[in-house]
Amino acid sequence: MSTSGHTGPRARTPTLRDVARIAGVSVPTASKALNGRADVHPDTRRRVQDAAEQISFTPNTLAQAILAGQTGTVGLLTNDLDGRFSLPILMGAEDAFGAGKMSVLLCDAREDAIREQYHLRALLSRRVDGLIVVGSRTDPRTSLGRELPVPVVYAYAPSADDADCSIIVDNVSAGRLAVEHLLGLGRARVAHITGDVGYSAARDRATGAEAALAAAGLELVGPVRYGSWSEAWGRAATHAALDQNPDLDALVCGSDQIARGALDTLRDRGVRVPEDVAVIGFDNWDVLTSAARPPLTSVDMNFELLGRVAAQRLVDAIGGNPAHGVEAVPVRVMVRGSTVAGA
Amino acid sequence: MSTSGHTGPRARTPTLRDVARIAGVSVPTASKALNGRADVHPDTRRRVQDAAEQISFTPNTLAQAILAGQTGTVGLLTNDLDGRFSLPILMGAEDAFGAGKMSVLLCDAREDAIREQYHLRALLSRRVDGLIVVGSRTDPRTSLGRELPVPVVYAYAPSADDADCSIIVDNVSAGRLAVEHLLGLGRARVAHITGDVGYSAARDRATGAEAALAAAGLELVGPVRYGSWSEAWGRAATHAALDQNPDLDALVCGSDQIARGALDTLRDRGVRVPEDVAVIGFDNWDVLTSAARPPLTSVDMNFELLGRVAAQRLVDAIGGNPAHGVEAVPVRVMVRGSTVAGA
DNA sequence: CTGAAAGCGCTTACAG
DNA sequence: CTGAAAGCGCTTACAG
Repeated sequence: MSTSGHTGPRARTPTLRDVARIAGVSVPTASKALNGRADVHPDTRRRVQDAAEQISFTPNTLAQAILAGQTGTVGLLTNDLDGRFSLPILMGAEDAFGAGKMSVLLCDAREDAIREQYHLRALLSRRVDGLIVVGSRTDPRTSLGRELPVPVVYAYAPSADDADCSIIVDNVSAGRLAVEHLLGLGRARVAHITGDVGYSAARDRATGAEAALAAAGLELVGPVRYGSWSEAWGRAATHAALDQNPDLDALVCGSDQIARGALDTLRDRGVRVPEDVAVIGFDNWDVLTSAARPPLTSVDMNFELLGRVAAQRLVDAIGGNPAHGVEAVPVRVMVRGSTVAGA
Repeated sequence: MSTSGHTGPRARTPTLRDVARIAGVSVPTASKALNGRADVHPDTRRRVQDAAEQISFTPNTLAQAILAGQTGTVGLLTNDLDGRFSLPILMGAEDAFGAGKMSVLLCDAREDAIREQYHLRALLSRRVDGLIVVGSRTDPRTSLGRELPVPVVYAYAPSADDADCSIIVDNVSAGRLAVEHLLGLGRARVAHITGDVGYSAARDRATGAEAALAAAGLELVGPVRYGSWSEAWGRAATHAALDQNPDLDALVCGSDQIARGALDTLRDRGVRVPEDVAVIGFDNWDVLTSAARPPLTSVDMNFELLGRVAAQRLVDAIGGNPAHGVEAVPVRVMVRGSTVAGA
């Protein structure tokens, strides 16, 4: 299937020396002319620029980087590229870096510590100016260590070492905001079904929800129903919650998937949403929220902002102003028809 | 919030000269020792290795790259990072490259030609050895041109220039396989509802479906119902299809989202799946297929394989064996309960 | 087996 | 204003 190239052997990439030769100047002069240094005669500069243009000269960033001691490259070490969380964080970071002319080297370690070390070495030997490490869970992860030659920012999964800089989503406050939204709508009999109790995201959201209720002198209706992050669990748990507490008027679901399952069960049982029961999810995952019947109110965890903040903190650290400790990014409730009719 | 670093000013990254000094040899000898060249005394090699270990020396890939004329870096230029398709392609490519010690520079152009040119220049000045361009639609896109200094492989969206190398999914054959699966189950009255007619993916799948029916002496029941790639359209179009052809026994849905909508409408109308009507989708998007009631049979477009193949073709091209023209990656039907009871 | 010399592509003082 | 000299970190012939 492969044939020989249609343009023959690839031409050598033009170098600054080529530009200088064509313009009839020395290499240093060509360098200064192209880099906008002051001490160059306007005519000379023009000639050099023309020559560069003519042969499509692109400066070799690697050579520049060796001299500058900075590569303008950062490493993005993710552990769950496939998952729901890494991607928007990565987009936010790519966006923030791109604007600042930083390039992003992407590696996916897939939750494998060996692979992570391998990628870490590859990134360091490529002399990245810094590193963002994206975890797939909100539970703390082991630090990459304090001896790294470049600054590191941990995103989503915080580092277990407080001396490191970590940017996380605030799940406690997410749980609180969800309940406050419901209370503001006059709901008072709130049940909570959520995912795997092994995830701090599940426990933290429950903590926030209970705190908001307590502040209003209320309690959850029924126990926190931990299970799995799936629609199937959302359906099953909703049946159980309704059987035990037929008078509940609001359901806080630990994820949009669980909420989709809840909506289906409510529909199957003829319970009106939001008139009889209001439903709210977490993550604001578009493909799930907008297609739901009715469209699903959800707490947006602001992953893209998280990515942008992480990128900004890394740029600050590279610039000599490192931050330490954990910083939480704010979340917000996206109101739709599952809590407010017609919204 | 930022405080001064806890380890003081960052130490200079150790260089080969440091290793040589500690080992008491010249820089060239240190280089040969570390690179496994033959003409080095075993004792010398050991001393150099120990020295390198001692100061955690990591060779500067940039300097090596300048000499080698190869950076071991490839650019991945995507246009729809957020979307359904780019990510698995990117994962497949990252996987294939990672194994071959290639690093991946990621850029997201977001369907903006200006931004694409900007990123292209940045990648070229970083001297990537090659480029994969990932589109967000299966429709052909304009070529980046034949004059690029490095090989390019187009993934998902093929280049409009046949001299370029493009790797695509085979939508016609996907449509055919979907219908053949249904015919094999004894269905004969197949309707088709799908997404935006402006997408070649929608038209190609319809073409394949009709071809498979024609080969069996059959025709689609009702017109191809083009609309949008959403659950809402899936619900609406299914109502329309059932109203017009109450005797249909199978529904080919242009995407998993459309299929989810179809399943909901069938359920609402009391039509049994798969007993009365079998339903099949496209994309095999896990979050949608496994949670469906019943779980959704879907054509897997093999995006990860597509990414791996694209990476392989790029490596071949970098190695001097470029391929030209369009190569399609095979697809496969993932059978679940929506076509085969209990599957 | 070892190291002085030359060089990759570039930039930064420093003479003229 | 311009260019010869020195150098970044590394490697590859080439003498010894």
